[in-house]
Amino acid sequence: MAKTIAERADVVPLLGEVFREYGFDGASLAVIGERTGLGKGSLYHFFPGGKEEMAAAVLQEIEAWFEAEVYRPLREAPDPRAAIDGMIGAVDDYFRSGQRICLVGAFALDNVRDRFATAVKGYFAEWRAALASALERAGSAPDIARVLSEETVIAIQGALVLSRALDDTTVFSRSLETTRKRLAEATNPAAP
Amino acid sequence: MAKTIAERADVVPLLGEVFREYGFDGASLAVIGERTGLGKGSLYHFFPGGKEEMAAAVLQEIEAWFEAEVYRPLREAPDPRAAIDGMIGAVDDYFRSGQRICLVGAFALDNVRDRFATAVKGYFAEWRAALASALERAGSAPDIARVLSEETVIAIQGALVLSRALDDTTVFSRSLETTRKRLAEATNPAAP
DNA sequence: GTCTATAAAGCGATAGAC
DNA sequence: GTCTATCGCTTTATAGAC
Repeated sequence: MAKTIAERADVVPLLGEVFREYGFDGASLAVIGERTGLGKGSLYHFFPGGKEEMAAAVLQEIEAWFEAEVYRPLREAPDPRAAIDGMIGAVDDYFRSGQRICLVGAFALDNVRDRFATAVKGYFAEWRAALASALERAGSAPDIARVLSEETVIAIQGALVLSRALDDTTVFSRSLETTRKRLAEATNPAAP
Repeated sequence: MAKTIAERADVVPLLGEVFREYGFDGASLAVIGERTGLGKGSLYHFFPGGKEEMAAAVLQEIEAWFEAEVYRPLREAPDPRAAIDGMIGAVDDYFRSGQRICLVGAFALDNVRDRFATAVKGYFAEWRAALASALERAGSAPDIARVLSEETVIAIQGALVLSRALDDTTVFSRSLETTRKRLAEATNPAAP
């Protein structure tokens, strides 16, 4: 529990949780300082650009995580069907079965969207493209793969919204399971 | 263009658009005053509870609109299939083919969710229940109706998120059309 | 009912000691 | 690298004139 000399990389995940919980505007430097255990001096030492740079760092970390754990396997793993199944598992873990919101999706609906438009757009565009790639490699026709990948991303984001709105994580679990089956059927030569 | 003596009812829709555009935290009284053309004195005259009361009024108006235009027809219209088709049209109009976000969904992901939890929950719960009712009346089995209504609300919310994130309204249109077909198939005795 | 003036608090950001 | 003190600005909300 060495309190001394924090590293920027250690702070970013904490920032992510604060932004998730309070939103960008709601995450005041007071709250951020409380949750990270750092004073304003330290925070501005790591992030000279202030809150905007903090949020950008969080988005970059999220992007990197999804690239390594989701997008790349979807694009490159030898078994695309296993990669798709892995994606479902990763999503379920990452969003804690619906208890954790998608910060990128929340930003998309927020007034800060324009400020982080590139990162937000990239996150979803890459996700959709990587999943479409996996579906094609698993045997789906290109147009089917395109539609199905888009519907999958939509279903995940919508399930996070509804799950949180109704305060019911079973909504997310149910939706994700339906999505999993739909993807499995589309990549399985055997009919339902 | 009578500028004098505004009515509370005239102000609420304007407030809705401001909250959509700026979010709850981002909608400062300065911006609200600008967009409504009212000074702080007038705003606090209509809404003694300040921003919180303004947002509550907006949510109530949204709820009333959906109750009259969507939920009640789904529950009570003589032809449930026509009501479901009407819902799709109403949703497409209301969200301007994806250009307009769902304020209730945005609140669900925001830090203000807890403050408006009852309204947010009610909005989605009623939507899901009303659609399930229409599906049942149109011949769907109860469990199918329950699942399909939930998936429909999820798809609409997810499509709004993705459409806005990618800045591409065709995402919303495409998703809504797919949803329409899925609902039609589920209520049509003839196979696809 | 509408306005301006003002209060009181909180905000992001900076400066400088250590 | 971390802290505290402080600046300047914006915020919500109120008071009181008209």
